[in-house]
Amino acid sequence: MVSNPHLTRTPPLTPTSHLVLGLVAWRGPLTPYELKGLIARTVGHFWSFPHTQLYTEPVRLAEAGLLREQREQGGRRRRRFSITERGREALGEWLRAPSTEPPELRDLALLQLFFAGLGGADAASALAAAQEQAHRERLAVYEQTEERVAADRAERGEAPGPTEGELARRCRSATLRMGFIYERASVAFWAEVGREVAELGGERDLL
Amino acid sequence: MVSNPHLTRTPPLTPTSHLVLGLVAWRGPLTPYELKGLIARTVGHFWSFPHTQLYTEPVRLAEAGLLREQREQGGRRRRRFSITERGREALGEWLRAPSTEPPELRDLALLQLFFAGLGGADAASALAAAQEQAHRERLAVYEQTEERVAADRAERGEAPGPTEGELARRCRSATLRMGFIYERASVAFWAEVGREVAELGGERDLL
DNA sequence: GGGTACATGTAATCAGTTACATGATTTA
DNA sequence: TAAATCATGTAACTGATTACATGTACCC
Repeated sequence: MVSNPHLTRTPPLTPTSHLVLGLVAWRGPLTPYELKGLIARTVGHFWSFPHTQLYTEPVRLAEAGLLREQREQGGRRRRRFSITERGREALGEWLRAPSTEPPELRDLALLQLFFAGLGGADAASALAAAQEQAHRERLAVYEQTEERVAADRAERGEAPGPTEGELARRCRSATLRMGFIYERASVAFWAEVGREVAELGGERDLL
Repeated sequence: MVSNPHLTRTPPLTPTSHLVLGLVAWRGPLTPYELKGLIARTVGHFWSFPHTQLYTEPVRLAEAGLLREQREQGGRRRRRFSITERGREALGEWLRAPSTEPPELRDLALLQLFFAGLGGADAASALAAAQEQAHRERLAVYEQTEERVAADRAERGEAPGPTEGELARRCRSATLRMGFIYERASVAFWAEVGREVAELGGERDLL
């Protein structure tokens, strides 16, 4: 594969790009389908998207010279992508430039809550109940995830693996911890909202 | 304004649509610029977007018959949008169908943290420090917002206003409360991550 | 009277989503 | 062997973003 002058400049990379790049750097060569599964088991709960992007994004990255595509011969002729030196560099640069993006709490339910007064007490109350329930469920999912991670680790005999340090494991598990914190806080928050609304009795809607 | 058969079916509405619809329903006729300011002072901190959408989205909604456009005569010829009966209905429907969308914590910094192990301890440490600081700052902003809201209310003599009940005010202030909860939790989280990383000493990067 | 901050838009682009479609494996 | 389910994609569409551009009012 000769270096192509058109590809020497890295095009603007999106969060999705970095996510894919990071996963391939971490786990080695992956097919789109493997990426899909990996995401579902790891970052999927705080950063997910349709699987189709996992077919298009690696291709884009390969065109930019950050991934390399190896097509399987025979069988399903899967496309398997591995990271290139330039890909590693790009990932390193991204990691060395901490995001300054304001981390918005883009939660549709919160938006509905903001306007819930216009819809009457019943709607507000239903919203709070549904959200409390939903957050409880996600909390349960996180608990399962935690157990699975622990089990996986025990199974592999606690061996850290040569290419990976304690730091990496801690960082990944921290993201899961944040999930717990957020879900617990949300359960408490929506429960409180529910109580507050109930207290006010059945105010009519204004629409 | 005759009813146009092409407009009788409501097209799929996005979160942005509902946001605009809700603001107009709440505050009465608004220009795009007023919308911009209003958003900055209210939902902007958990749901923001470029101002250009506040020029295009109301037009879309007007085409769908959910808003009505009144063009100022003379001067700046501003477009001022008010809600129609159908708009109210659409908003009501939305409020009566609590969102089931999984509220993802789409935070770029969290994504960086997930991969931070690949970038070495220094990068991870810088990330944690930057995030802790950023969240502290947002906490301060929320405190100001709270003060301003309280001041506004005191100024208007505590009068609830005829068109609005206690419920609506509580719902809006609850969204701000969630902001507080989230920011406080984030400050604690990133501080903890910082400590953890420091503890591990300077692990080298793997890229 | 010229600078600068506020105000108001248009146009092009594209990442991300939705819809569709089909091949390969497993299972009943 | 029929029917699920898993796996793998393509193509079209469009909401959201980026880049650009101009007008208005105030202030030094």
